[in-house]
Amino acid sequence: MPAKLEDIARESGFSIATVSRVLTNSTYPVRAAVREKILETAQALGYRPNLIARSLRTDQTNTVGILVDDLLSPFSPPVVRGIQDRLKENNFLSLIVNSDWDVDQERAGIESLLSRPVDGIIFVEYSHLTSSELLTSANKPGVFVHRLFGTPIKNSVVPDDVYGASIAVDHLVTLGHRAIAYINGPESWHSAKGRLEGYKKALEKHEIELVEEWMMPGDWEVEGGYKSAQQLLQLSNHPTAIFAANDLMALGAIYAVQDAGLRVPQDIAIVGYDNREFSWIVRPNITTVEMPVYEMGRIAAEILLQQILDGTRENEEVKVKGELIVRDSCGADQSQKTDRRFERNTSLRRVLLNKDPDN
Amino acid sequence: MPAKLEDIARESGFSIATVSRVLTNSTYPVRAAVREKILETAQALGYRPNLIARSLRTDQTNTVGILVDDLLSPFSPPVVRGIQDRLKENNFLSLIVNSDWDVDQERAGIESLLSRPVDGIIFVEYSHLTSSELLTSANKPGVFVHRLFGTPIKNSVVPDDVYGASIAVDHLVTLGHRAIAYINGPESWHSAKGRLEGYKKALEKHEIELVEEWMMPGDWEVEGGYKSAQQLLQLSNHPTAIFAANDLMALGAIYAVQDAGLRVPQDIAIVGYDNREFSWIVRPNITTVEMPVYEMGRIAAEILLQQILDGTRENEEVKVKGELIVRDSCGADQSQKTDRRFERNTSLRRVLLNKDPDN
DNA sequence: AATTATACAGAAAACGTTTTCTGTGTCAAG
DNA sequence: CTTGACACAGAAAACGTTTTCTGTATAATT
Repeated sequence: MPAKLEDIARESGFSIATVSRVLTNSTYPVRAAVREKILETAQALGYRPNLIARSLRTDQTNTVGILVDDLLSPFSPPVVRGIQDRLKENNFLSLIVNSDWDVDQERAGIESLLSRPVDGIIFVEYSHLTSSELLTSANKPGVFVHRLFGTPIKNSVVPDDVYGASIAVDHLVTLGHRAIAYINGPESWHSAKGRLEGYKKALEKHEIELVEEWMMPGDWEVEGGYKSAQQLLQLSNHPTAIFAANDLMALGAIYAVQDAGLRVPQDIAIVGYDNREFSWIVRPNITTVEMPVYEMGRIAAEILLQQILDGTRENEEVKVKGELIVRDSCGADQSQKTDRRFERNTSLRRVLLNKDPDN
Repeated sequence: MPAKLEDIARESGFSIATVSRVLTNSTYPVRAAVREKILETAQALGYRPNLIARSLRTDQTNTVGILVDDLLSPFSPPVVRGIQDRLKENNFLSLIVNSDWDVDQERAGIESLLSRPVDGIIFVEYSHLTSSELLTSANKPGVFVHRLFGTPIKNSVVPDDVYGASIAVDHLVTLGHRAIAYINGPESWHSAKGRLEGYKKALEKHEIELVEEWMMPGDWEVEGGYKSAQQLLQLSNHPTAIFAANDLMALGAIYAVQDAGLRVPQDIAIVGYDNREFSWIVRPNITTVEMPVYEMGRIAAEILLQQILDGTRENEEVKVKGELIVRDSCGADQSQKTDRRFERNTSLRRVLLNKDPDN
């Protein structure tokens, strides 16, 4: 059985209270000699504080809950990793619960987290939230990362889709394109709305007229991108570039162009969105806008921690910008391409950068 | 503040002890009328047990730790999800810690988990383990899932790579191939060793002679697959099929074949391994052997739970088989292809299957 | 020199449970 | 009618901490 305060007290000849004060770095004054002796015997006994007991007393668990629809949905792992890395800096750990898009499981998950209890909850990639009254009744802070649809909510971290879409279009314009089509996502999604808006704003900025038949619907999937691109190519005045609202549809568009006997990027330039893993593997690899998922996770954790520790930072909504990753599908020349070393995965890139800046 | 036992006791007119016995479904006899009354007031007060207090008393936290090199490495999320789903059936939750392949962080992670404390630890996709003495000294059970290299360890769940490789080769033989090349992974990896062995065994079974120059090295990456395939194609007696030890190298091989002006699968058939997400997106999409990652996670959790609850199931090593996913890159005809509905992701498939078998 | 403030140490309460230990009333067996 | 067993209920200890409350010796102030 592990050593406890009592053991150290007995061994060192001081009281439990004093031992506790030394070991928690309390501001309470303890003579240097005593402190040293206690530290020494704690070390010798291999003391490791029992956080369960501490939590019972302090009502702080140094643990936060993460509620996610499904850890396997594509953006969840990097968001979670971002959260975990930020939490680690404050010695917090995270409990992860999946709800599988089910209201009952969501409720059960929150109950389960609250009774642990956790100091707060982060909702990741969360589509709905029907049991918010549970959170408020328990008086625990909550933060939302990348809410997919539904009404906007306070205390959330979301991607700046308007910005991302506009830099994608900017880039195509810089490359000389003025006939730029857009393939959208399902309209109920925030990201689809934002990216459409960014597309329109960028065209306006460059004084390019909006062509109605170049604005196509999509389903976030390869198939939808394929079909919409196919229709675009059949137009007599077909565009010279296509901006798809995600990488899967961009890939579908690439296939459609290729199947029509044309080349990407020589005949049609294509830009995607998300920087999914496959986008740098595929031929041609896809120029895309990264989703700043890792960063969003970090920021969400930051906000939650501040709420837990200081009670500050209530009711913010933070928008996070992603960068353009220039690859082959847009036809930019070699010199403009984003440094390939870190292309694989934005979050991994950040981890590597933190670890060893020279490697 | 949430209701506690004391509140229920006061409200219902019985003692804390009795309330506790009712609420924990203890075998201790309590009169039916009393039980009912207590249950009723507990419901009315919205009682939610404080697991911290319970844990302090029972020395059981209903929480297990998951130590992973990096949650973002490709197989980690589905393994974790498998673990979580199995744990959920026993009302256990999991704390996840990343070590980033660093010995100090590994040690810190284990310490952090043990002081929570957790009831056991699962090591996922773990490359090394230098701090095993910590686990044994704390007398907590541990299970290893998919250890990448190093000496085999007891209490582990690993993929049956020998089997997987052999069914891949079997399939190519069935399609009429007898000139089958192999691109291996780095030799230090268990999976590379196992898949090579499976390749050899399958050839032997079909009485096909092993050709030394058809056994190529690889690096698990697209580039390595590309180079090795390129060399194979330059041979005067080049093979008609290539089995690559993972999907990334299989994709590299596909590119090499295409760049040589040949077609996949008409001229060269290619089979990969892992069933990574991109393998069904890419053109041609890749016939591959699934890594039973989700299942491995479930089994690991099963073993750990049994150790925690009964103390049984010590020192097993479980091997898990994956299935062949037939797609386009091998040249099988349409009827042999694996049902496309669930191709996207094996673990997701399992989740969906559990949720609604008819959908 | 007397008083007051301060630096330090320990005893004990408290956090919310579970469970052992006591205690009482009822019932069955002798 | 007595005795032992048993069904039930409550009091209290225990889990390992943190922190308040007391207490004492020393230093600072008058």
